[in-house]
Amino acid sequence: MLSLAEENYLKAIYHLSDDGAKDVLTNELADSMNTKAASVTDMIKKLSAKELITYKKYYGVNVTAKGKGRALQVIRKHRLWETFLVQKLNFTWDEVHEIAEQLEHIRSPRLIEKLDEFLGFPTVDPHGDPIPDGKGKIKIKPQVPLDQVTEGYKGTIIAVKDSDSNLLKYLEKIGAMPGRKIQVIGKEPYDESLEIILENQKVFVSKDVSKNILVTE
Amino acid sequence: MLSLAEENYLKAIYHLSDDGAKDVLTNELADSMNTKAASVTDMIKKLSAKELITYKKYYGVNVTAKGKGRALQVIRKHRLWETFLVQKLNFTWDEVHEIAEQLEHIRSPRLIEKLDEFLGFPTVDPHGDPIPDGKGKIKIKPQVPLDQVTEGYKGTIIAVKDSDSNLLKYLEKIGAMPGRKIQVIGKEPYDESLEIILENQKVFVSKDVSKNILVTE
DNA sequence: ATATTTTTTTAGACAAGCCTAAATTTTATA
DNA sequence: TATAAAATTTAGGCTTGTCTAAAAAAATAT
Repeated sequence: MLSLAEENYLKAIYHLSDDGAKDVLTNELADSMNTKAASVTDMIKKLSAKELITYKKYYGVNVTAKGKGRALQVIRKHRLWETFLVQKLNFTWDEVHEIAEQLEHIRSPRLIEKLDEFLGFPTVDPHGDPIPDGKGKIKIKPQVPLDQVTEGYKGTIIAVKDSDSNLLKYLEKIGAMPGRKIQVIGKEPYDESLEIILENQKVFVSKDVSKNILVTE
Repeated sequence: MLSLAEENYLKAIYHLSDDGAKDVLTNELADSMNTKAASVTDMIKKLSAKELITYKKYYGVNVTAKGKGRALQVIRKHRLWETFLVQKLNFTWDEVHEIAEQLEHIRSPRLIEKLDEFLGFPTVDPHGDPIPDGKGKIKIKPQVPLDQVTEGYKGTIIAVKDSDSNLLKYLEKIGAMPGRKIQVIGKEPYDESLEIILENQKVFVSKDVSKNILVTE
């Protein structure tokens, strides 16, 4: 059984590694966990001893198959709770992340099964992120960050990367939510800001924003 | 802000003291927390320093007004979550206690307000226990344990004291749930077992059971 | 009233998870 | 390639919450 801290580290490693695609450095992890590098090294050793991550001194860590499975279970719980908070308790999508960070650690397989059923087996959370199934399987749609598309692009918003409350409030204001149609009219070479159409309205968004919007390919 | 352990101790002290009516001894608390007396003494000192409990060495502890308020907030959360689990997720009343023990520590005042609203502002939980309001106020109905009533008693079940899963399953089987009408036909002098009528059915219950059933006066 | 038993407290230790400061290894630069 | 800078690890320490063993206080029995 994993402690709360262990679950949080594992989840962070999973996310930072892009589903295991690249190794995660100690300082990266320290930043993302709001802790110090020395503390990270301590925890890394514990997770490594439990064979949840691979660890090569000075060269970073990554999740093992076992570790990835555990991380996905936590992510599943997080996303189901976020869905519950928005769909059933009428929270807005910018309010739910912090609460779900707590709820994701509740231990009860039956609870998650029942919650999943209560919500009608949702496949994505309020931010458009896919919800892993009970076995940790995720269905990922082909997607690309909005800052990578070319002028003239037409597609649909799939998800939003960052869960920062201010970003989400802003995106809601301009209508940039998962499921919405989106077009790119122009791209400013100087700062890579985009002129886009959302809900028949022209809007300008900076690169800082556009890189957090994931759209269909 | 209180730690998880502190909240649990405070809640235990509140319950064992009967809402502050009597002092709680170190060993009592150790038993109820499944821990050792020495550990209890340590924690008692911390809670006492925070003025959440009064502590007289060797003579036990009790909640202060501040401590009682905190305990009631935790109890409010516990009972709201139990209600959610039974009413919305279709858990049976014998399954919810353990899960609510975890959920009661989630920190988010907004979450509890919204949950309360979602549930339609319930006043009692699935075991018949009253749910404190946002300010910690409880409405307690006059009640008495079933083992204290005399032959011929007629009334209604208000609540069940123990949350032991086996007891609850048994009570459900014989129809002894909050809200049900109940009559006492006879009391056996030797072991104080009772012959009762529930749902037009005669049943015998031992004193161990009857003392856990709270009925109208 | 004194001795024995029970209860409670104190003393000292340990694991988890964090920290700072120092040492080490890797990377970047001259 | 030698050296400086940056990243990482190690060493040692702190807090929380737990434990065991010993000491002290209270309750009980003789």
